[in-house]
Amino acid sequence: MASAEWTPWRPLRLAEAIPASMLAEQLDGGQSFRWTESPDGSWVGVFGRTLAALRVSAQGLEWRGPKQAAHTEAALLAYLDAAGTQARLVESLPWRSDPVLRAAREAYPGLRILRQDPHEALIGFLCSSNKRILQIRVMVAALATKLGEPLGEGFHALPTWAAIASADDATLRACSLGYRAAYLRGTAKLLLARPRWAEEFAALPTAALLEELQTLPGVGPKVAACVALFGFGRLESFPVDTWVVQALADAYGLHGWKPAQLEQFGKAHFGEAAGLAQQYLFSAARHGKLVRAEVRPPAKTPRPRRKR
DNA sequence: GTCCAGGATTCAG
DNA sequence: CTGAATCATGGA
Repeated sequence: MASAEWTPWRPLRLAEAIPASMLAEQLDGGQSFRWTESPDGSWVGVFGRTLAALRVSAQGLEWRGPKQAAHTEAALLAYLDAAGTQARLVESLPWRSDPVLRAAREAYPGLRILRQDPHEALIGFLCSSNKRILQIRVMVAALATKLGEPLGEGFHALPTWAAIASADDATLRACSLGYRAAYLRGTAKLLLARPRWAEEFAALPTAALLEELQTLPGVGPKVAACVALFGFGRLESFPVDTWVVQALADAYGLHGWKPAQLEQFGKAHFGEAAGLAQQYLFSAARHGKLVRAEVRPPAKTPRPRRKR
């Protein structure tokens, strides 16, 4: 298809700057699976129905998008937390007294939680179980290409639940989903009957939201925590994956703790922005930049939360 | 070939 | 209730 015209690069004003070295971790660090780096170092991606490109030049963060799309800048500002809400929340984290967190934060300054929509977060993390980030990106891209609405220039929105529910087996199999195809199908069929599910879920307090999410096929404790954090903006949510297990064992001495116990530790130790702390630890652990703590592990074992 | 991946589900005890 | 087996798939 003929390439549509794009706007020129324009500055994107955030309350705090994104360092050039941080753009990759921000867009491709395991939160969203929808951004691709171009040869020139800029990033192109889709979130919601918005197609956009981002880069960091000498002038700072810049964006561009299809000329006919009028809402792109506003959508980017919301997506990247331009208001700086998280910059203030960082101050509630115990980085002053916690050398592990402090080192992880200094390794990834300005790392923030992307404000994705619930639909994108749920689809992405339904595909995430037992898969590497690169492979998740391939699966999600295949879903969009084969079943999503075209947005021009070869880009596609993520498929609706209706499109997933009615997709034939061969199409889903061609997305390399493996056993996750049944997760997507089952969740699609349930949510197809609840067109306002996102609004209904968003009205719940976090504990109830996590329980409700776990009634969906393919959504267990970890995926629910990710969807709550990345899709519903619940910054106190603390997903525990294999990297976080490793990080908390190595750096905090929490060897042999089970995921549910580690989740309780994370929420208690990091507080209202635990999910943001988790993202620092996740990035640091994944890139081998984790610092070992002299922090004494807590004596008392937190009781895991009751399961429904 | 073996092991692992931003795990969830099912089953045995 | 807890712990192990199983689930597809691809890369290291």
